[in-house]
Amino acid sequence: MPELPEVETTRAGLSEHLLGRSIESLNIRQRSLRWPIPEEMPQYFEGQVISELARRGKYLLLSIKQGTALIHLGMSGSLRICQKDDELRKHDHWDMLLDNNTFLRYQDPRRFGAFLWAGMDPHSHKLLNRLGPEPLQDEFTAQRLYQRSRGRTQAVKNFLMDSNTVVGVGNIYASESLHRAGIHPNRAAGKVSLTRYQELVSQVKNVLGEAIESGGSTLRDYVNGSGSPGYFQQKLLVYGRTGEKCLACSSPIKQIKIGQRSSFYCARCQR
DNA sequence: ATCGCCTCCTGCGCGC
DNA sequence: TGCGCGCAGGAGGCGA
Repeated sequence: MPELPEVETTRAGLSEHLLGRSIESLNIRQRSLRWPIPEEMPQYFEGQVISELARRGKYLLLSIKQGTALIHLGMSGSLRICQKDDELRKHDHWDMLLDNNTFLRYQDPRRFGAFLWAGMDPHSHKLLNRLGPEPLQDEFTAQRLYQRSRGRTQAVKNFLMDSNTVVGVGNIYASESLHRAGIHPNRAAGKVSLTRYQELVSQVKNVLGEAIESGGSTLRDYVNGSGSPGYFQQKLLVYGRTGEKCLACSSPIKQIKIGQRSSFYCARCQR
């Protein structure tokens, strides 16, 4: 599934195709995503002009004058620009027909994604109003992690993946940034020092920044807005490398479950 | 408040 | 080939 770099790559790639375009129709074939797509969605959008495509965490915010829709790609979702003669694929759940004869097309095999109306003040929507800072902005600090984690017994990996702590750090980049910072993913969040949180914050920013620059990690379902794969996967140091040698110290990469999710780390480099 | 677990769903790779 | 199983990028919601 898309993590933040994939969502940001999608946003950036689609933006130029969408801004200023008028929406001729919205065709919904399957409304049962994580939550039902509201019945009124076509009437909100038809005839309106797209004014912005923004991002908050892994949510895309598609705006028209009258309000904003939230789009989430879940584990397997993707958005792309299609031409009129492009064949419909399995799991293409909705299309927006634009005024230049192209479509914005949403595909999501697992249907964990979302397409919801959030009105004129989307940031006060229930799904957005408690989110932590954006990882690439200055509000994401070691001080914040340190303060919020005191007394907490939760594994630092889960703490880092909690969207109230910081948005956009998913399962791949949590393992990658903890590896780079030399922190064991199972260490209690409350027992990580300020100094080590400083290193973690730097590495989260580095790994997400680098991934966005190279167009995200392509695993199975992800394609960016123009339909081409990302290249960050080749740069992953621990994720999916169980049993292979740590690139820093040559000891074998370990895989454990933390909170039902696979977690990858080097037992020698990470403490 | 905090934490861990469950859930939604399809597709794929593996072992037999 | 076919079948059953486990696993997959998220994250809200719930019960303890």
